[in-house]
Amino acid sequence: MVVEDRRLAVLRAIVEDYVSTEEPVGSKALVERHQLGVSPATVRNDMAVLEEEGFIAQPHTSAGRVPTDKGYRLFVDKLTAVKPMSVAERRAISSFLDGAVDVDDVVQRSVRLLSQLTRQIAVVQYPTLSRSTVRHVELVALSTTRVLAVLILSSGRVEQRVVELEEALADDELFELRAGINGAVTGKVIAEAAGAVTAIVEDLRPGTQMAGAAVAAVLAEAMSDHRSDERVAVSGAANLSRFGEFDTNIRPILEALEEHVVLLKLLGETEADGMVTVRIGHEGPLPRFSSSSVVSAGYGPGDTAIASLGIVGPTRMDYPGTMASVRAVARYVSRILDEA
Amino acid sequence: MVVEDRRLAVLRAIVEDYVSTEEPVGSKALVERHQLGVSPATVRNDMAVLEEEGFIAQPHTSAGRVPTDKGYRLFVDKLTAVKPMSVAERRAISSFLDGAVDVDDVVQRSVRLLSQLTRQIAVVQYPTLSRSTVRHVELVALSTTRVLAVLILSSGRVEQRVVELEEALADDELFELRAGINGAVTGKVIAEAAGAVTAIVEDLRPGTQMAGAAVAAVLAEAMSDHRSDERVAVSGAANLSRFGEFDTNIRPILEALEEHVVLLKLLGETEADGMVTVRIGHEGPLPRFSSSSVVSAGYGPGDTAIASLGIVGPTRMDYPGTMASVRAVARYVSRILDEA
DNA sequence: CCTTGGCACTCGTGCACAAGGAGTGCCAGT
DNA sequence: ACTGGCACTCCTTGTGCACGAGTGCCAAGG
Repeated sequence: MVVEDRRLAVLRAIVEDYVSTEEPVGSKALVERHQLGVSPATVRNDMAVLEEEGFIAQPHTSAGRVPTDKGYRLFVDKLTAVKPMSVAERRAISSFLDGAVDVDDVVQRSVRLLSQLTRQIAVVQYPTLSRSTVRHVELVALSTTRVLAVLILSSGRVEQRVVELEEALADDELFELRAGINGAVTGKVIAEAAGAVTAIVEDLRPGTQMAGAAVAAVLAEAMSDHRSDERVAVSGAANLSRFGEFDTNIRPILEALEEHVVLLKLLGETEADGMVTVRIGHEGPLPRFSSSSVVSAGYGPGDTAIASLGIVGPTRMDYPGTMASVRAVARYVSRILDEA
Repeated sequence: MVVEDRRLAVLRAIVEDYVSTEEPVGSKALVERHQLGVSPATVRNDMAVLEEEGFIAQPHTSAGRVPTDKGYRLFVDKLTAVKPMSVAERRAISSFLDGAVDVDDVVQRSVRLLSQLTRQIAVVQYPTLSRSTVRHVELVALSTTRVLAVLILSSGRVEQRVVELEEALADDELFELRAGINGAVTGKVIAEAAGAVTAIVEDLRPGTQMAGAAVAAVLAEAMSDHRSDERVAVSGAANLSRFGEFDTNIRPILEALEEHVVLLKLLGETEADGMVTVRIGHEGPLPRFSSSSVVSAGYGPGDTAIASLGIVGPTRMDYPGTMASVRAVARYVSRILDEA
């Protein structure tokens, strides 16, 4: 089976060379740059087998070989371990992220950091609303008929809405309403909280009831509003110009980067915390990205992944290095959320 | 002086043709597509004069002419009026923006709308913190030693900070503190408010004083923090691929789009509300954008421009149409901020 | 059975060169 | 002041050809 091993070594060498040179790699160049201990002719035979099995392909007759999606898949699964980060890199990550002042800032710094580390396009999903709990609800009278409702969540996120009332509301009524709502929802997951807040309104004094209903409706809407679930931050679009036009036109990619819903679909569901997911070429959900790969990981306080982050780049990318960066950033962000 | 008039007509025709065809325009094509009433030879003479005066140039001998920055400048200043928007366009704008739920949403919708209308890269600055007044300060006890300070501004913006206290703070003390601070700062411009909040702390009871100082410090920091001044939203990067690579590589442009400070510099100071500013090529502050033009306008509630919005595109752009779109969106956004 | 050197073949790339065409500048005539 | 004509420039496009990288296959050797 030593021949089988060498064949895999050849595949690994092809992937590595192709990633660094961006050019189809031939048998001769291969034996020169790697210590394979065999002649080009032997490598050619191996290549023929690898091509038969679908791991590599040639763009046209008499050109070098290029890894296929299947080839990259094998490479990622079997032929590589996640590279450990250097001390300098670790220090860079922590010093970059430690200065963050709030959750939004953490996300924005992370996405920037990630795009710089990997030199790819970084995507970070904002912490998901639906999996957080309610920490507090604050009601502020803007005028007698307008109330600002502020919803503070365990993730540190703050949502606010202005409520228009049909009748004026006195300060003590507002106070009562605030106390009632907070008693009902504090600590609840927002899905439950939305129901709880409508339920409590019925117990209110008649004078407060109208206002209560209005506030309840707005809060329920804010809670069930999944708009915030769809927020993502993107960075590193400039790296697009590095990949020789990505292989086709960059137009659809640039467009997709502004469609945050699309990006969320790309990131996809994440596995348990600490795992890095790699989707190569056609493995992803979007045909538009069939020549791109996505490397992603979940993050969140504790062991629960409440959101995803990752990068998207050409299938021809440095998988080991990229996976290491994504994992490291996901862990750091998780730790920061733990502390907060 | 009728010859002088025709010469300007020739310049206008050159600009219009070049904008629509993206190719240097020759004398023959010009007389065919516009009713100039003269022969190509005459046009050639006019072109020679225009070139002499620096309004047009030829990429190389025996090629057609292309407007220079100076040519575009003359075109914008003298040869065009802002096109009125069609009814359909007006309706599209209002229906697109009317669904916004808060200030951030208005900004995000505007930037998207603007990039779609103009098919250029749109940039919208978030309403500036420093020119807004304080509407309310809310303090929420997260625990006995942690307080969430929420700062609500006239622009509708909400800033929040978590304050760590050294000593526990009772509810009534918090209440007193909240009342004191609000009394001092409500209605003030944030620059003044920052001073006012530190001043009031000295009048507090000893028990509240420590906590008051901590809260004051954090609020003052939030108020003087100009980070928010630098926030901008960007949209339409995909349009970059329309301009045939922008004339050079798109790399620096893509990079600049993520440097929000750079974009703010690009937008520059805006004139009084309702005016549209056009900076053509080298007129702008950044050499990197010397082959781009910026069309911008101020917006804000009332007549005061508290922020800018605009687009950046190649110098070869449809100025009349773009100026109309920018102006229309700026006005609509201003109106919405008026109502809020 | 695996490996190796040799050899013919394929096919993309780079280059030189010619043909074509768009556009200009200038000049002389009206 | 305008126009037609003409020579000139120079970019663009297409063609042919030599070159070289890389392959596939085969026969010989371990």
